[in-house]
Amino acid sequence: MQDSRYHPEQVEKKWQQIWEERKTFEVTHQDTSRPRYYVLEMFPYPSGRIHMGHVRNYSIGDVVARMKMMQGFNVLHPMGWDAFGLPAENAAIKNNTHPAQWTYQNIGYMRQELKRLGYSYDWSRELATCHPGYYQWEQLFFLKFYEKGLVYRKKAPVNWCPTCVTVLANEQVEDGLCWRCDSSVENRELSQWFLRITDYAEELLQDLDKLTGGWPDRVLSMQKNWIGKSTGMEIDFPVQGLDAKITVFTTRHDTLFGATFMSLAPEHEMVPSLIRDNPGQDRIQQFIARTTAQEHRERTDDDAEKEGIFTGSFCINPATGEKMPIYLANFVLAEYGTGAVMAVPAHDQRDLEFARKYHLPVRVVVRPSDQSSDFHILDQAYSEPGVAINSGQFDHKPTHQVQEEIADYLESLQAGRRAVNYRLRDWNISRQRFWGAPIPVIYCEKCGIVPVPADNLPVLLPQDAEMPSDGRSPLPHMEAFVQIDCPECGGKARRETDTMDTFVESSWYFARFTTPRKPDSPFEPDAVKYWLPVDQYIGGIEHAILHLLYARFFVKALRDLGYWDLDEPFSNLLTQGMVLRDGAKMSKSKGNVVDPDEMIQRFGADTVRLYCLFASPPEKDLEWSDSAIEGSYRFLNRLWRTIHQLSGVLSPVGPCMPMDPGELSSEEKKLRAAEHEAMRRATRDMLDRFQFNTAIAACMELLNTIGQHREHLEKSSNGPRVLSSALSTLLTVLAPITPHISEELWAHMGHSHSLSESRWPDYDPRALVRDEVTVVVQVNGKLRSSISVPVDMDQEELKSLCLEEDKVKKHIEGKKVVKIIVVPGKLVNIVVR
RNA sequence: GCGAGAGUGGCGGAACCGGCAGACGCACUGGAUUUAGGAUCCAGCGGUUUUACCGUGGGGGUUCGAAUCCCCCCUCUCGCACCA
Repeated sequence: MQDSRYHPEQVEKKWQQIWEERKTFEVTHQDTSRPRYYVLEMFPYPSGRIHMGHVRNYSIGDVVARMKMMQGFNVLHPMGWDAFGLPAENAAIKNNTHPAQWTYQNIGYMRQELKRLGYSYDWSRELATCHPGYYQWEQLFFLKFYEKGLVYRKKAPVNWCPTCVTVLANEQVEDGLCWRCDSSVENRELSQWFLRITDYAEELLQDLDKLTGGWPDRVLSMQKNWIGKSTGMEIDFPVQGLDAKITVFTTRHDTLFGATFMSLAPEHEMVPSLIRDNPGQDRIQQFIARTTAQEHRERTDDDAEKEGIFTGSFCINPATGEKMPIYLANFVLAEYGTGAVMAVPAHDQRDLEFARKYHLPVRVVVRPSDQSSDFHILDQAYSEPGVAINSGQFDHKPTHQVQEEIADYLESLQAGRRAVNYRLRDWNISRQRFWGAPIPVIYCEKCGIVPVPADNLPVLLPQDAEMPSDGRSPLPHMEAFVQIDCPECGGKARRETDTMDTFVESSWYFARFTTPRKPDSPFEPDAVKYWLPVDQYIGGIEHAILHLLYARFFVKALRDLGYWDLDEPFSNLLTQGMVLRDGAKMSKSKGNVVDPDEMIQRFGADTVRLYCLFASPPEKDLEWSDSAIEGSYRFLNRLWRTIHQLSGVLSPVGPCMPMDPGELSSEEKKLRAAEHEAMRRATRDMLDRFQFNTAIAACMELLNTIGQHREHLEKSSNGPRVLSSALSTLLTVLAPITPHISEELWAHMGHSHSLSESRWPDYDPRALVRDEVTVVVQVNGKLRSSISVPVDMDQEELKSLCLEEDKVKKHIEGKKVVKIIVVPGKLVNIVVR
């Protein structure tokens, strides 16, 4: 007898070759015979090797893709590379090479790793964002955005990471630290390119409703928080002695009468004119210098001391006509609202602390509705709603009413207007780095900013760059790149040397996958219309704001440029949990990294995939266990052995082969019921709920049941057919999860067509109907006995049968039966007193 | 502080609409097979003072019946946070 043991490496290689030769996973949008389905996993950065997080992410995606194929969908399932980025530059410096070389080498290696896992990607659509064939379209979008005023250049305080030697977008600063390298971020004044994402703030917020149900609530709320809409008023405060006014944004205009001073961010544009005549200017300048030099993290720290300084100027409260001293305060943020705050110490804790420190007046203008008017403030500000006091004509009215009336009043005086403010800032996309898409702009001495004419795209990143060792971009010093004639006047000009944030690439790659090689335009309208939006997007929670917000914005912006009529890119989002080991994220420094290559070598790709899906449901973190993965390996071995040992009796029937129950023995019926029950559960868990762990448990149970009945059924009259159908069902359910071994055993059973081209069967509810059911008998809700009865037994008959039970009798003896509850087919509860 | 989520055996996890808590797997224990180890197969595996009682973070409630619904509290994770 030849070696019939399970050798994953042979089986897997064989089927990967077959799928490739047969182009099993190549699809086209011209297929109108089937409904379409687009499943996408977040594409990886080609860092060198894949890690377990990728394996988990892509295994989940692959099950979804293969499942949908078996359900008759035309499934687009592409893969590519998020290939621009800083690590390539650092590696290039270290190895004295070009970032492109490092990147393409990594892509080559990682592609092989992914292929070894047997994912159902349409590899003919593979793309790398660092390829000019990709980024040229991004440069075109930039030009179109520029025409529309959606991208603009401004000098502004920006986040500077000294380690990465570049600026960062607000979304890329976490807790004052760089998202990539954890360096403390500095504040710098630079001229940068910004995308006007704030134009879409309201739509980005509103459309979250469209995603409810399809996206996790957690992500929706994070996006909502980030956009940070608040509704209130802008109020103008005339400055005494200057023909100018300070505008504040407030949500509590009902407390306007209690505004006793003004707080400005030290960066506020009016500061120079406010302090011009102040003899103590030097001290103020020192304060400004000290505050603005502070690291972002330090200044916004919770426990940071509230500090300020008087400018010497006053403004007028438009409601009371009173003079309000103007202070600079370190806690007022230049980037939020207008950078100026009307301080209402009685009703805002920060203002109160500030007022106490600098001996400023505190005036109570709201009292709790259940307190008398001699309500006082000591060291706790009262920030709840209540009743207005000390507020002139608005007194004795509830605050919500006062809000409306003061808004009307100020608007009629033209001293203020209702306003909406967002926390979301425009997206700074300039990066002072080399390995990114060049921003297609030219600076002419005469004409100023001149966009590169679309015909001259792409602006290619030079192939011959030598990377300076200090991490700075070589571009500004590459005269061949920089020097150019102005396309408008022909005079001397210089190219922009900043490149785009790499999050720009990932904001539209899902659309390019629909026609990745199209040479003359970014998208083919028919293909985009057919495939988009992505039906199921899968990736890590770490992109809950960054990537997912940018991509949503891009879809809306490109819609308004006429590329499509799409509002949202991803209809459904699954955020998978992290892969942990010893309760911690895998990292080289902790030495708890599990190498996917090594696992594949030891157990095969199918086992690795199976374990990743079995160990926990997709959204939850997965604790890696070296011994638990052996359990998955054992299961596949048992499956392999079972089918090989039964070779003689198996035939290519099923899955869920229709059979006449009348012809089956009770044991045959039992296995058949187990088969259909497994199909029912697996279909529900996989298709509806993405709970692959319980679907796999159902498969294991089915194999266990087959094992119990196997010996007997091998010899019974219909046994072989029942066994064959059950095993076919098992392989069908496992096909999306462990495709190689499933195909191999499927072929071994004699099936002629390939399993990846088979259809997902429906279970037969009639197969689940049993003659007898086990009914649990409770007394006062406590389990006392269980009996087996015919499924169609009359309720009254069932009740009396339960009362006859010995174990039941013991518990109702000497008591009065008050009532009996019957849950048909399941349970009887006898209530006694 | 605000928002979201979670607490079930030694461990990962299950339990669909309120109806047998702990499916499935890991670890562990005993047995079979084996020169031995490994592999495989069979049996056991929440706790206890075991005819029974207790048990899903704690306390209360609704119900014939609660891991599941309601109220209060505790703990943990994540996100946001001097946001005017």
